[in-house]
Amino acid sequence: MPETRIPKSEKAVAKRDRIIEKGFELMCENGYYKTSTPDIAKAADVSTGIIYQYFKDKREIFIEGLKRFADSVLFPMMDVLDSSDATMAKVDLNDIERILDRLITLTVQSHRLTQKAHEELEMMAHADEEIGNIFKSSELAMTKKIGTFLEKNNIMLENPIEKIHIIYGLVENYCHETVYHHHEGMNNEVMRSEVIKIIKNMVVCDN
Amino acid sequence: MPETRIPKSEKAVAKRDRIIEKGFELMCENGYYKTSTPDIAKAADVSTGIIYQYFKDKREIFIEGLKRFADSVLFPMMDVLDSSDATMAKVDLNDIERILDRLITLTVQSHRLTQKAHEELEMMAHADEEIGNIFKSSELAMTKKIGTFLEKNNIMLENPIEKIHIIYGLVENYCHETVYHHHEGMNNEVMRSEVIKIIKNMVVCDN
Amino acid sequence: MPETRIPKSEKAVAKRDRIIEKGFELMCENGYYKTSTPDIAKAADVSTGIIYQYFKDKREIFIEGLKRFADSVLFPMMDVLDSSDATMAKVDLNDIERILDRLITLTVQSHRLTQKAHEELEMMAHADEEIGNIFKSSELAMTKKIGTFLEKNNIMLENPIEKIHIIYGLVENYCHETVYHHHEGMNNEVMRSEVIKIIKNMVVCDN
Amino acid sequence: MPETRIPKSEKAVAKRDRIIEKGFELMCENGYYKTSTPDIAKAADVSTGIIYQYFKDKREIFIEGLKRFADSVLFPMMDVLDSSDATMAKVDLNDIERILDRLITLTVQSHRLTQKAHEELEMMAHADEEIGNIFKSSELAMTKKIGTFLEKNNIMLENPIEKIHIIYGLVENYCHETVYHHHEGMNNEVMRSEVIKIIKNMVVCDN
DNA sequence: TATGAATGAGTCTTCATTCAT
DNA sequence: TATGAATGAAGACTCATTCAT
Repeated sequence: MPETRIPKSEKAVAKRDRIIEKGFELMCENGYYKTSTPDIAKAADVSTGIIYQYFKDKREIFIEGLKRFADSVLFPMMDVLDSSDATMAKVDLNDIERILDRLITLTVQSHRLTQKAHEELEMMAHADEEIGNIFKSSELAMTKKIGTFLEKNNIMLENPIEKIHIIYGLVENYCHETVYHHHEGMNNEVMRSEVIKIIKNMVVCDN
Repeated sequence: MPETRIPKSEKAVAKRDRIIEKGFELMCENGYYKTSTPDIAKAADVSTGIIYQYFKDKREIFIEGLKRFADSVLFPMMDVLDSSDATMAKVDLNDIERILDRLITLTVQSHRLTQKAHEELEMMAHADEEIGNIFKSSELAMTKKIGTFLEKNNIMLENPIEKIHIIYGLVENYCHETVYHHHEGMNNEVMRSEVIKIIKNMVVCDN
Repeated sequence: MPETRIPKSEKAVAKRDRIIEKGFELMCENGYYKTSTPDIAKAADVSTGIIYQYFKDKREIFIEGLKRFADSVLFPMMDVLDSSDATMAKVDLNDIERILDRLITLTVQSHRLTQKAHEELEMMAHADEEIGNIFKSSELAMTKKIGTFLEKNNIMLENPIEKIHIIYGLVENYCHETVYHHHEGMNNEVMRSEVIKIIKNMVVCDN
Repeated sequence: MPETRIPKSEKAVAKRDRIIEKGFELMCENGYYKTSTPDIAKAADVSTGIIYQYFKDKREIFIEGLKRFADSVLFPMMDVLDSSDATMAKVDLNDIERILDRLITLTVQSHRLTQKAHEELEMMAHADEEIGNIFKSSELAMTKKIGTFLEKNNIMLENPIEKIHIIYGLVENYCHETVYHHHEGMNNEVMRSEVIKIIKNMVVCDN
């Protein structure tokens, strides 16, 4: 029983990377169960056999992919904050509105890119404990990052952790509506401004 | 081509029901793909064969289960509102708080019962159009119900559709946290009261 | 293990007959393996269960049907001869041509009615010895009948058995062409007159 | 949706061939429906899985087998003619008798080899249009070949297409009698000479 | 290392037959 | 007798994984 090998040569590493990238992509796109190992091999332009030298099984490809892309796929907010906190010094009410606006825009963009990935990811997280834990740790990282961001901007919230989660949920919810669902009678712009209004209220009138 | 039979006898109907109930349960619990037809047969205490007299295929069991349990599984809020709008005449600020509290409590309870179902359902909804439509129509029904409820209580909102969706999202998010996730450092009670505060703000100070 | 019952009551006999008739019909039409027992039950307007009180298994229905319809389905020539030898007294050359013409016309008609039955029957005959024997005995009966017919008409052939088979084959072949195949470039009328010419030659110029 | 693979390596090609050969053999021998995929795999000494890498489904094995063996199985006459028309220059009455004799001998031999295949093939041809078409095109090829053969030998027939079909039918009929049936009271030698006499008459005294 | 042909356990589904009513 | 619901063995087919080269 050959242990999965961690490749050293540059070429081999690139190959392993390609398997993860393409495999994870396919699984997110079409679903874990509808993606076969030969499919992955073909997409990554490698042979079926080599996959089992780098990975114990199909599941491991998914996990590897998730670990690698977790932050950007699950929590695009992270990148937003990363790029934000460098440029901003102090924020006032108008700044908050601008930041929120930018945050939402980028999050929507990111959702649009990852398309079908989210539901698939959520279902895997629920079906598989290890995968669930990856989610949790990513979420934790993001929560911390938001906290840091707020701190840097001298925004002191009561119950920051809880508020951050709520804010995160509000933005996610808006994104889902915009990217996936489109319910009857809903106006995206209206929903967006309502969401921003709520968040602003939470941050500013913190009482 | 054997058409699926619709059973008449009481016993047969009960059997069909058991297949739907147990099958849907297993699929929600362990995942659609990890639930085999023999598994379902065993759980429902019937033979494999009978399943295919009542259902075209495995997918139909899931859809049937979804249709049947959609409202209670997906949108437990519905039941809450059903029982609320009969008893209430006019609401003031305190009433709203009480209603919200009750809404949340019942929604959490319901989520607890359905356990792992939600993510599985969402992933199916995303993978299968027909299933997705069942979701949408249930959501629509719930939105309307909330609207009616507000109307009856003389609560006039600007942008009611959007606000209702946001409220629905907030409650769902809280439930997920409570029932499934439990993030590090989070306090449920605090999150709950923050959510209620936000909703109250949305409903009362509608400006 | 309940032995198959031979029904006495008029009603029951009619039911059994209907099963044979409709079952055999379906099997000939759609193929033995593509005809299910429930299909037969439905077509005969009886319950599935009752079939197994009259017949050991599906195969027995086929055999019963074959026995019953063998002569008319397999060898429509029989009926032709039955109706011919009554009316004819002596034959001359012209009579032979007329008889042949009538024989062929009726045989074609019969094939048209039985449509797809023939190939199915042949394949069953080949797959199942007992069924094959039914064929053989029917063929024997027909050969004898043709012999009697010739005798009655004072047509004495050398090697009558062999000639009769050849004649039978020629007519069958023509019928297949007319009813089922229709090869490119073939003219039915021409083929027909060629076949008649050959047979006439066999019968008249018997040297 | 795994596309069927066309093997390149010599070994793989041999394996695919073995599946076709053995599978087709079994299907002809025991019937299409009585031959299971595992049966075929066992007979070809391969795994079940590999079958579905080379063939879309069971039916395709049959069709492939038919295509491959069609000419020799269905129309052994072809080979006979192929080997004949090279050697012959001009024919007289005696030559025709010799050629016919050889034709019949070889056709009987071929039928003996293919054994039970014919009825099975005919039933498949009737149940499946694509299979039927393979038959037809093979028949057409044979008809043309016979025509060419006659032409080369300066035998000009009136209504050649129809006559060729009749000849073909006569030979087939004789072969069936010899190889499969053996009716009571029939003498093969006698039948054979009668058939030859008829054909000779058709070809020579073409009037 | 890499290939891709090969494996075979496991899946969904069908249907001849039985059996409780 | 008659029903038709129920059975479960067996079939076609898939796919994660292995292995000869």
